[in-house]
Formats: sequence, C-alpha cells, structure tokens
Amino acid sequence: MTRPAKPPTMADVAKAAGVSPMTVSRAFKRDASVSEPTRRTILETAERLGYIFDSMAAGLSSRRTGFVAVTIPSINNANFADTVRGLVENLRGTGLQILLGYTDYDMHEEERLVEQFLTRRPEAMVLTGGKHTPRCRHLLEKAGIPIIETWDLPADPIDQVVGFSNADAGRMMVRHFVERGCSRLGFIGGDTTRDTRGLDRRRGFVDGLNEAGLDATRLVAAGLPPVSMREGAQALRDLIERWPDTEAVMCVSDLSAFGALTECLRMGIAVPDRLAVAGFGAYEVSELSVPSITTIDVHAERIGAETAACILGRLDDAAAPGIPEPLVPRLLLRQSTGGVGN
Amino acid sequence: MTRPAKPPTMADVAKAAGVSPMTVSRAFKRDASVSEPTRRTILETAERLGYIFDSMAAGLSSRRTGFVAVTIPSINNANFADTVRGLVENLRGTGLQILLGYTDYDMHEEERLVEQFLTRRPEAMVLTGGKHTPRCRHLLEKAGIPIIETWDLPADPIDQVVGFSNADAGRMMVRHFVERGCSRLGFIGGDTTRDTRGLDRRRGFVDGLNEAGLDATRLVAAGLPPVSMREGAQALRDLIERWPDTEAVMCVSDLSAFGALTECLRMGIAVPDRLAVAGFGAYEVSELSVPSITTIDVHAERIGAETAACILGRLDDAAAPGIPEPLVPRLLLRQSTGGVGN
DNA sequence: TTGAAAGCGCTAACAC
DNA sequence: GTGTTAGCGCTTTCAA
Repeated sequence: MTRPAKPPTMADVAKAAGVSPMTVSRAFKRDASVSEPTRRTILETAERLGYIFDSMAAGLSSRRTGFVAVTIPSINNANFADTVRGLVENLRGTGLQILLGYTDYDMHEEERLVEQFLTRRPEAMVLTGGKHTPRCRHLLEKAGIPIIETWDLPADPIDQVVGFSNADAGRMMVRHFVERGCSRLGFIGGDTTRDTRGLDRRRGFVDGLNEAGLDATRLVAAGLPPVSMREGAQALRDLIERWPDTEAVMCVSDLSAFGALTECLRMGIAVPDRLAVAGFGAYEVSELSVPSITTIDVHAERIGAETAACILGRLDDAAAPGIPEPLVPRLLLRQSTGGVGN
Repeated sequence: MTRPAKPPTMADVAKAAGVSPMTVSRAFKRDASVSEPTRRTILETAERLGYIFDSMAAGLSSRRTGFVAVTIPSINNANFADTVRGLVENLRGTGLQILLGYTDYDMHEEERLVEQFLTRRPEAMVLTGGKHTPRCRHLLEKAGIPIIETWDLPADPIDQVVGFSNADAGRMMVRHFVERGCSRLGFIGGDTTRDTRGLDRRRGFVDGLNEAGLDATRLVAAGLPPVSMREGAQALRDLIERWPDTEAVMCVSDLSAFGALTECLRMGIAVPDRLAVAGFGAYEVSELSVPSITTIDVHAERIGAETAACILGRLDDAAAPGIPEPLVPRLLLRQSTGGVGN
C-alpha cells in the first residue's frame, strides 16, 4: 500500500505518450477511431505509468455510469442469488456493472436503498417484487431509466416486468395434492405482509382450496421472513398440534419444507404416507433430501437472464418496452408427496 | 417513466431556494454548518423540484466515492453471504456502500473484477482469500487504499487480514475423529487449486493424519468448486467404492457433507455407527439435518463485522494497520459423528 | 484520425 | 453561517 504522490490521470498519459487527452480517451474505448499504432503506444504508456481509468469522472461527463442497480430481499437466498447470477452473466462484456443491495424484505429499507442507488445515477434499476412505498414508487417513476420488477406480476407495473404468478404456484400445488387424494391441506409461511410473494403463494393456495371446496383454515404463520429451515420445523409442530389429521402441507419455500420434513422424521411422522410435504423454489436441498421434496421450479436464473435482455434492449434502443411473457412455474414431483424415484 | 427535460441540479435548487450552490451542498451534509431554517428551506425546495443528489459528481470533487469494493468467490454461498451481511450491517450509516462482485473461485476473474472495481475509485477493498494473480496483487498494492484479505491467513498479506486458519480446521477435525476412536479417515473435496481455502482444510487434515500416524490417502476429489450437495453425494460413492472400510469422513463444506450424508441414507450406510460424517461452515442445513451434522463454525458474520471495523478505523485515521487477531474456528459436535442430542 | 474548448455536478479552499 | 473561485478527470462538440 504505497501511496504515490498523485495517481496519474489521462492528461499525464497523454503528455507521456505525446498525444492529446482526447486521443487517450479514445484509445480506451472499443470502437473509437484511433490508429492502431497510436492506441498501442497509449495503452503501453498507461500501463507503464500505472494509470487507472476513472469511471466516475467518465460517467459524470458522458452521463453513462455503467451501473445497473438491483435490489433483492435477502442476500442469503439461493433463488435470488440465481437471478442475480443470470443477470450478471448476461450483462458481462457490456460494460454494465451491478450495484447490489438487499432490503431484508422491508419496503422501507427498499425505499432507502432505491434513494441511495439513484444518487449513483444507474442506467437501469431492477427490483424484486411489485410492492413499494408510495415515495419509492414515485422516485422510480420519475427516475427516467428503465425499471424492471421481477419475481411477481404486479397489477400496476411501474415499467417492465419479468416474473410469474406466485398465486398460480400455490394453486398448482393444491391441484397436485388433490390429485394425490389428499383433502386436508395445510400451508406453512407467508403470513406477514413483508414477503408479498410468499403471501401470494398462500393466497393462491387458499383460492385453490376454496375452488375445490376444501377447508382453507390450516394456515400456519412461520414468523417474519426470511422463513428458513428452523421456522419450518417449528411451524410443522404447530400445524400437527393444531390439526393432527392434516394430510398434506405446502411450505412457502424449500427451506421451510426441509425443516418441516426433518421435524416429521424427528416426530416419527411418515412422509409422504401420513403427511405429504411440498416446498417451493427448487433449491438444491429439495433434490438431495431423503425423501426428496416435491417443489416448484420458478426458473430463477432465467428471470435474471430475461431481465438482462430487457435492459440491453432498452439501453440500445429506447423503443417501446413491451412486457415479456410471464414465466410459467413448473411442478417437480418428488418422493415427499408420493413421487417415485429419487 | 417520464423523462423530464433535464433533471434539476444543485444549482437549480440553489436558485429556487435563493442561496448559493455551496449552501445547498452543505445542507446535504450531516455536520456542515448551515442554519436550521436555511437547511429546511433547501431540503424542502429540493424535494419539491425532485432533486436527486449526484454521488458521482460529489465523489469526483471530494475524492471520496463512498464505495467499498468486495469480492467473494460465489454469490450463492451462505458463508460468504453472512460475511457480506456482517460487513454491510456494520457499515450502515457511515455513507459507505458495498460494490459486490463474485469471482467464481477463479483468480483471473478476480483480477478482472479488481481492475474493474478500481476504476470506481473505492475507498477500500475487501477480498476473499489470500491468493491472487501477480498482476492483481500489484494493482492492489499500489491502489493506495486499505486492502483487507479475509477467510484466510496469507503467509504474505498485502495489507490487513481478517481470517482464520483453514488448516487448523482440518487438523481439528482429525483430532475429533481420533478421539472418537476412528482411524481410517477420508476427506471429500478441496482437490483443485481453485478453492485455496478448501485446499488448506484438506492440507491440515492430511497433516493431522500424518502427525497421528494414520493413513492419509483417502482423499476424494469432488470436482470444481462450488462443491455442493450433489458433488458430495457422488464423492461419497467414490470414497466407499474405493475404501469400503472408511470409518469417518470430513467434507470440505456442510453442503457436500449433507450430500454425502443423504447418500449414506440411500446406500444404507449407518451414520455415525458405520461411518461418521462431518462438514465445515455451520450452514443451517447441518443443524436441521437428520442426523444433524458435526461441523466447524468459522464465524462468517464476524469476519464481516471485523472487516468493517478495520475499514472504518483506517478511513478515520490512516494510522498503522495493526493486524487483528485471527479468529478461532469452533467445533460443533453433532449426531453425525456421535454427538448426542439434536 | 486528431485536437481545442467547454463543460458534466459537485466540493475544497478560501474569503467575508 | 454563507458566498466565490477554481477545479476534480473525463467526454462532448466542433473544427481541422
């Protein structure tokens, strides 16, 4: 950590290379028109001087910061991580860089984050979910950049949406349980207004029950998000204590489903024979677990990939947005609800 | 997404509020000396005009960007996520913002990322691990900012270190197995040079075996990082096929340990009676799994917290670094190696 | 293909 | 407590 007198600037490189700063600037761009020998000289000089390009100054001048701001509810969630990976991978080589922040499933934290991000002048903004504080929504609407809401299908989108119906996922699971011959169905998680996607799944589940004429009261609150394995285990105890004859339960995510499943093992409840257990999100643990856990794959990485495509489309050509098709969640039948094989 | 003619700048706010731009600038700082009425007027005017502070321009001028660049090997790893969380939580309210990137366990990707991050003029840089390409190291050394290497104890640190000995963790587990009466011990994972921390754990494990005069050949490569549950399951099959009489196995992480454990269940291998299984990292799954998995807690979140403390200390006062004490990994005894209880 | 001039939006440093 | 001046390091724009 040697602090040299003063880090060299473009002007220093220009002087050392015997050209104007403008030529140096061009040499650092891909397409700019600089003769090949000149460019080489400049890049060599820059390297020799230890010059480091200043993106911040460049952004101030060009009004292109190269930032894409992204908010996710939790940094410790494989689903959102997959989405971010899909995004990053598809933005690679475009000069666009992610500015990542997490909201802890809190709209007010999201607002704070969005406001902070906007001061960085991002070129686009990606949000998880479609529920925001009024002020946050207002800020986003007048930000003048592409806004992409993901992981949801908001009734009144701000701009573009790359998502799927969480309610459909809940309904899909009811159908699966009913086909399997279960009629006393429970749901774990999704009780608070913080995790609106979890709430939507539960809503769809309840709707499905009502449509099938089944009891829709076996709903267990699993605490504040993030609802994980521990909460799933506790919630299963609550469920069984309250409604011992429950035949099947959907959990708001595979993590809580795994917790519930392990609690069944500890309590001596046979899965799926006495109780079928399903999750959501196609986490790795649902596949490896013994028994393996029936779940719903929401193509988390594809959400990221399509979001990247949206952004690139909009930045290249500020044309009409065009809402992409909603993604369709897919049921993965596994042992925990009577599926065969592994 | 309405794009107004031109977003207002500080000068616009100044004009509208009847003060100079400098006063507006001060009104947006915490400590600056502005009279309370003036400040209120200015903030109200700013809000009314929809003014958004430009951190990039501010950074260019003040040479304080407020960025802390952080590289982690994988974005989908609860351990690193915990470290990032510890970092973010302890940086909150300081005006410092994380610039997060992941390297995919690849030094060259790390170099690319570091170079890209440096163009953003971060005020500090946090790295996972202590192994870098020569060029990367060179860039970091002359960056003139605090550099913190984490999750490791490099022999030749660049600047500051917040880490622990991965080798000790491996040795610690050998000791545990030996105390439990096992002598035919295997290790899964950590074979490639990509995950140097995993390699160090294996090295410590092998050293421990040699010190105890035990066979140190039962090492199974689990493929390229990230080594997760699937790889752990496959590796366990390989291990048992090759050395059927193995009594205990340490896995490079809890994820591979869980995969190995579930494979034991599928293969009808009793854990821990016929084979003891241990992991590393204190992931949630190791606690909930049935049987629960013996592991090593490395205080991932504390690594982040202490890193934040380092950074704040250095930025406030560019005094001598002072290497913090290494953290001490802690063994969590669970059922999978004969621990009692849950 | 290259250069000169003029700023991008903000703040340091100094006045008053 | 507030204003003035002069940049921060780069790119836009226009000219050569």
